[in-house]
Amino acid sequence: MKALGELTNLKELWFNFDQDTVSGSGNFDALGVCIRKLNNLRILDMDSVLGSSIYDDGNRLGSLSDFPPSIEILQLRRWRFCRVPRWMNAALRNLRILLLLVSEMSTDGAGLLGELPSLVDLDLRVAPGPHSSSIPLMFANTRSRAAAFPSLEILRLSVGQHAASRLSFAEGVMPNLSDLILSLDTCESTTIDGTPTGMEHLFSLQLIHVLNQGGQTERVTAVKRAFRDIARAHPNRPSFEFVHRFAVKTRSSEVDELDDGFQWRKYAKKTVDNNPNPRSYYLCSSEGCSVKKTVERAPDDARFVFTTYYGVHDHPLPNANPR
DNA sequence: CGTCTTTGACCAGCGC
DNA sequence: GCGCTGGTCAAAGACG
Ligand SMILES: [Zn+2]
Repeated sequence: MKALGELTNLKELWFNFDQDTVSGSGNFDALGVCIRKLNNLRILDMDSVLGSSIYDDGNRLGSLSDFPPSIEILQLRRWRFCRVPRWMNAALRNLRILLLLVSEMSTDGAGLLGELPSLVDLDLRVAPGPHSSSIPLMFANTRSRAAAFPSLEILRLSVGQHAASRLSFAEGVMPNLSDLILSLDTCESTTIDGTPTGMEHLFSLQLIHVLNQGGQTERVTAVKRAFRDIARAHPNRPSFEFVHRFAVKTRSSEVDELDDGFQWRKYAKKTVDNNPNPRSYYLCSSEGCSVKKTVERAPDDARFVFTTYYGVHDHPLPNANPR
């Protein structure tokens, strides 16, 4: 780890950490110090085989005073900051692509990211935690005359469902944004309560894509309509895509398909990457209904079954099996 | 036979 | 533009 800091000519670093890296004392503390010395670093891609993310409470990478300004692509997967680190600011004038996980996202954090002059593609994932619910997240220009996110073309924003209505875009922000890809994630006890505001200020917008995950199915059509109305009201008439998805994990020893009360027609079966077990594809048997589901056993523990539903039924639940 | 599953072909999207 | 991947189609197979 220490030697890493001496590779000052290093341009690209793919860092894949595992359980040993995590438990090795001081590894991550040293990491930040080393990375700071890599003055020619253009790409840093951190990933992990671990299921959950590392939490950076601000004392690891979060505590750096600065970062190599040569960086162009920074993708910190499975690394969750408590908030946007201070060093992610205008000094990173070459940064084009950024993937960032934070626990809390405030208007201040958005202000920092907005200063990045060359940022084209931002993938920002905010943990759907309860504390983030009350915090408004506004993308706005700071006191300076320059537009925030001047180069941004693609924004992939993942927030808890309850945060959707607290999102806003101020006038003049993201003047080049063409694709807005929103992921609204399931969060405990709350469901989606509205749509973001100010999207009409994004005057380069060409695409609005919404992925609604979980939540109350009764609300889904209303939510979809609300977003669609925003798209229609927008002067650009951006194209609009809406996907509702709902995933469940069950434990079942025998049959894969769980009895959810609906009737399904199996139409395909495939092996997919990272899972020795096949995935089965089903379509709702009700005439005209286009709800689909996929079913597969967990890659690591075949006792568990993942079922993922896509869409909302256009008909009531058929009568349950009499027994 | 009728019905449901399996399976390779096909296709579209995306990253290199 | 090419190759890989995941999703879908539809012909063929299994089962009663
Ligand atoms: Zn249905």
